Amino acid sequence: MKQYDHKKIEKKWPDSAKATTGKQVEYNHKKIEKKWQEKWQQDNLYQTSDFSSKPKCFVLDMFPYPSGEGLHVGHPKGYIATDVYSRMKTMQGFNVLHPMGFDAFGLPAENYALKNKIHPRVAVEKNIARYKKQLEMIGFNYDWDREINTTDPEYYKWTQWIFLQMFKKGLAYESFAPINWCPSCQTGLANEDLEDGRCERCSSEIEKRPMRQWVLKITDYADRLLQDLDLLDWPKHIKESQKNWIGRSEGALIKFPLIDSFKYEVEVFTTRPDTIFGATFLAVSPELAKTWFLMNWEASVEVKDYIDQTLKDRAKQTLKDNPEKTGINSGLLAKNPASGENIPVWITNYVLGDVGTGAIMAVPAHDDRDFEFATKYNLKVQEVVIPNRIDITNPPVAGKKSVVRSNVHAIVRNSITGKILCLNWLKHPWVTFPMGGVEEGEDIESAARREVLEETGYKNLKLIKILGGQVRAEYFAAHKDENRIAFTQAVMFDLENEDRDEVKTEESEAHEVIWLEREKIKYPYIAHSELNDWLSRWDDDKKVFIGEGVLVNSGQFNDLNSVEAQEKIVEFVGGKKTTTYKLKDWVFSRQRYWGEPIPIIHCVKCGVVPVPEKDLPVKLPEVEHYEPTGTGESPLANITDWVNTTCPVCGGEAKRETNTMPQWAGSSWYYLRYMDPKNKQTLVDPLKEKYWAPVDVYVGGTEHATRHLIYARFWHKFLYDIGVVSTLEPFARIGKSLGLILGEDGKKMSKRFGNVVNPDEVVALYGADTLRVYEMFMGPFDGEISWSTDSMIGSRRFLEKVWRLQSKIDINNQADNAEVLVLVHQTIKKVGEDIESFSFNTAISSLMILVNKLETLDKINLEIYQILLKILAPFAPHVTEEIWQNNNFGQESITLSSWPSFDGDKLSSDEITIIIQINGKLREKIVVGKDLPDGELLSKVKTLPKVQTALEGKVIEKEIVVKNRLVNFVIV
RNA sequence: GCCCGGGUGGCGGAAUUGGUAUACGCGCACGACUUAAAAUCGUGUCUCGCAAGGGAUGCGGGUUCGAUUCCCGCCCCGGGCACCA
Repeated sequence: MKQYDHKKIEKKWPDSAKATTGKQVEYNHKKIEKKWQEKWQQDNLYQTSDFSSKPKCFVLDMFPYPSGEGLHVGHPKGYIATDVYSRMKTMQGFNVLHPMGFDAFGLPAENYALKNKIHPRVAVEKNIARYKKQLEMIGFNYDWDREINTTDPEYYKWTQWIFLQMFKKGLAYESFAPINWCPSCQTGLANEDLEDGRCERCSSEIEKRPMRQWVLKITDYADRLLQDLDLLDWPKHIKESQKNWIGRSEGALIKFPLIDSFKYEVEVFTTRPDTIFGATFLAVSPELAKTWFLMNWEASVEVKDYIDQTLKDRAKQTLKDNPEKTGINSGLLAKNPASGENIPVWITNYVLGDVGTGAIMAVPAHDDRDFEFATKYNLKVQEVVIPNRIDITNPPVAGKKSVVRSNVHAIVRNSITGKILCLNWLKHPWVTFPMGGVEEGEDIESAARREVLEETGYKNLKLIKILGGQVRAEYFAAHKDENRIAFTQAVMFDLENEDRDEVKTEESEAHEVIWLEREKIKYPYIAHSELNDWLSRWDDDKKVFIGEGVLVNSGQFNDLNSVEAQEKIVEFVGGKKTTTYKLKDWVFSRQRYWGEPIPIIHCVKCGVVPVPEKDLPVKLPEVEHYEPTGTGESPLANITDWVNTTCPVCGGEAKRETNTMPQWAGSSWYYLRYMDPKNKQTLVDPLKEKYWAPVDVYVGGTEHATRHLIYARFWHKFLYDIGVVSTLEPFARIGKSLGLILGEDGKKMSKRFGNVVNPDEVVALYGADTLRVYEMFMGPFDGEISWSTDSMIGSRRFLEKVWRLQSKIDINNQADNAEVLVLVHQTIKKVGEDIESFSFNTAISSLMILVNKLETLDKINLEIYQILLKILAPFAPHVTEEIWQNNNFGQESITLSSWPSFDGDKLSSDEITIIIQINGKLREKIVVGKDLPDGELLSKVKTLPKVQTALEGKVIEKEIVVKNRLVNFVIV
C-alpha cells in the first residue's frame, strides 16, 4: 500500500511562503494560525460577560486531569466539538460561556509526583502549563479569565464548605464498617472506584478492611437521582448505566416468626412475595446470624464454627468470586406466615449481610440459587407458579362452557430415527401429541402410557423423563364444543420396538399416526400452546420457572395471576411493601496526601467538631514527605504542627482530621464556579447562578457515567436543597457521549503500546484547522475510531479547495444558478441542524458537497462564498478568518458575524426528479415540475419508452403516486 | 442471567414519519499535466452478466405496491449490572 510521505507534503508549505499582490497566495497554516490565535487573544475576543440581553448558552467540557504525558490526539476531540458548538451558538446570537479548567487532585497526580520525585503541587503546575500550551495551539475559544484549578485553595475552600454543609445536615458521617481497601494505592475506596472487584486505577485485588471512614449519604438521594433521570436529555446508555448503578428493586419486607425458645422474627426482603407458599426454608447470612448470639441464641458448636469460618472466608475472598454454596441447618424452625408450615432456618454463604435484610425466604422452585442450594442439601421444592398459555390459534370461545381438566401429553421418540410420534387429526386442522385426561388416582406416567396405547397402539415405551411441572393452558376444544382450562404435564418416552396393538375404529377415524422430524415440532404447527415450555425443558433438566404465571398450591390465592397476587399476599401476611437500592453510601475519605483536607477537628472533650467556616480553607500543609503510610493513616498524621490544633468549641487540645477527600470531590461542583470564578464571599453569586444555570450542553466520556455524573448530580441536588443553586439538575443535556480515538493499530492510545500520536506534530504538519475538521469528520461523534494520519489528507484537501475558491469570487455574479442556490440553502440548514445534534461528520460531508459543487463553477457569487465561510468557521476558525479579513469581508472577526439563515422556500428546486418503479423496482427517472398533479404526471410517465415496453401487454393493477417522489406501477 | 446499544463496499461511514441503498472521505485503478516523481485535476471503483437483467444492508420468516428502516424467531459484536433475593 502506498504511504503518504508526510515530509514531502510539509515542504509544500514552507515557512517562507509570502503573499504577492494580485497573485494567488498559498494556504500556509503555519503563518495563519499563530497570527490569529495571538490576535484573538489581544482583542479579548472570547471574553464572556455575565448577563446580557441575549439568551445564554453554557457549553461545558469535562475538564481534564493534567497527567504528565500531555495530550494525545484523542484528548481534544470533545473540546473541538464544544468549540464548534459554542462558536456556532455565538454566531447565532447567544451569550456563550465556554470555559476550561483543571482537575488536579487525586492519586494519578500524586503517583506521578512520587515516581518523578517532585512535589505534586510542582508537578501539577508543570503539567497544567503543558496542557494549556497544547490546547491553545488548536485554537479554542475559551475564556481563560475563568480558568479554575481544583487544587487552588481559593477553589477547594468551597469544596470543603460544601462538605461542612453536608456534615451539618447529617449527610456526612463517620463509619466503622468494613470498606474496600486497595493494598497497592494504600487507601480506602468507594464502590464506584472498583472494576470487577479490582482497583480501577491499579487493578489490584481489593480487600475488605474495617476502618474509620467519612461517608456521604448518597443513598438518601437514590430515589431522586433515579426519578430525575427523566428530566435529562442524555444518551440512553448513560441513563441506563445510572439506573443499573442505583439498582432500585421493589419488593416487600415479610416477617417469619421463629418457633423456638429463642423468640425472634426473621425479616426477609423479597421481590417475589407471590411465591411465598413455595418458601420451604429461610436462608440467613452469617453476618445476621452472628448478631443473634448477642440476643442469647444458643446455637450449637457446629453452627457457631460454620458462622465464624464463613465470615473468615468472606473477608479473604475477592468480590468477584462466586464460591460454592454452603450452609448449615441452624436447628431453628420458622413459621411460613402464608402457608402456616414450619420451615427450617439455614445459615448460608450465598446470602449477603449487606443486601436487603441479610436474610431471604428461599423458594427453590422459582429461584435458581435457592434451587441449587436445595438440591445440594435435599430440601423441599414446592412449585407455586406455573406458566399460563392461551392458544392463539384456538382461543377460548366466549359463551361456551369452561371445563377444567388435568391433562397429559406423551412425547414418544423413535430412538433410531429420532422422529416424534404425532397424531394428524382428520376432522380438525390439528397435529398433536398423543394426549388425554389424567384419570382419578392415576399417576402421570401411567396416564401417558395409556393414551399412547389407546390412540396409536404402541405399547413398548421406555420412560426418559417427565418434563417438569404443570402448565396451564386455555383453548377451545372444537371436538367437544367446550372451552378447556387444562393443567398439563408432558412425559417423554423412547419407543423400544414397533410392537403395536390394534386401535379402536373411533380412534383411527379421528386421527392418523404420523412420525415427524424434531425440526417440525413447533408451535403452532403442533397445536399445543404449551409446546415452547416442553421444548425448553426438553434438553435442560434443571428447570426453575421464574416467569410470570398463575398461582397453584397457594391456598386461597390459587388461580390468581402471579403479578396481581403480590400485593394481596403482602397484605395477607402483614408484610410491608418496600424498596431497596444497590447504590451504597459514598466512602469519602482517602488515606493519601494529595487531596482536599476534610475540614473536621477531633477534640478530646467535644468529639467531632466541624472547622468553623471562617477558618476555611483548611490548607494542605507543605511537606517534604507525602508517601502513603500504609497503616490506614494519612501521611498528614505525621505532620504534628498541622495536626495539633485547638478545639474551636472548648479551646482544648484537639487534632485535625487527617484523611483527605477523593479525587471526585472537586469535580462534583466545578461547573458552578465557572459562573463566578473569583468570588471570595460565596461559592457562586446567586444572580449569576440563576443566569447561567443549568449547563446547556455537557460533553465527555462514558467512563464517567457512574461516578462523576452521579456524584455531581448528588451534590447539585444537595446544593439545591440548601438553596445554593436554582435548578434540580446540573447538566440539562449531554448531546452524545464522546467516543474514544484509538491508535492506528486499533488499540487504546497509550505510551505502553507506543501508538501515541501527538497533536503538536499533526498541527505542525497539516494545521489546527485540518486537525479540527478531521476529528469531526472521522465518524460519528460517539463512535470509537482508529486514528489515521493518512486519512487526514482528505480534510486538508477540503480546506485547500475552500482556499482556492477565493480566486473565483466575482462580485458581479448574480447568484442566479438555481441549482447552486438550493444547495446553499440546504447546506445552511443541514450544517446548523447537524452541529446542534452533534452529527459533525455529516455536517462536514454536506460542506464538502457544497464546495465540490462550487468548484465546478467558473464564477462564484460573493455572498454565497461568504455564507460558506461562515458555516465553516466553527470547524476551521483560522483559515476562514484569514480569508474573511484578507478580502475585507467584514470589519471584525468572522466569529462576530452572524450565522446565515436559510429560506424554507428555497430548499427544493422547481424541477424534481421522479423515480418510476415497476412492481417496486426502479426502472426509469423523469424530471418534472414541482407539485405536478398526479394525473398529469401519470400520463407523462406513460409516454416514456422504457415504461411503455415494461407495461406492454400487462394489466396495471395499481398505480401508486407519492408526490414529488415516485410513481409505482403494479402489474401482473 | 437481566438490561441497553449495534451489525451496510477494501476501510471510516451516509440514508429510517417505509420510497433512487452505498452520500462524503480514505484507499485503489486508469488518464491529464511533468524529463520524471510528488502535488493537483479528471474518470472509474458493491457483486454476477457481453447485454437485457439479476443478486446484495448479520441469518431465517412475515407485513407491504415497495423493507437497511416495521413485526416475529435466531446468530454475532460492544457496553452496564450481577449469588442484589
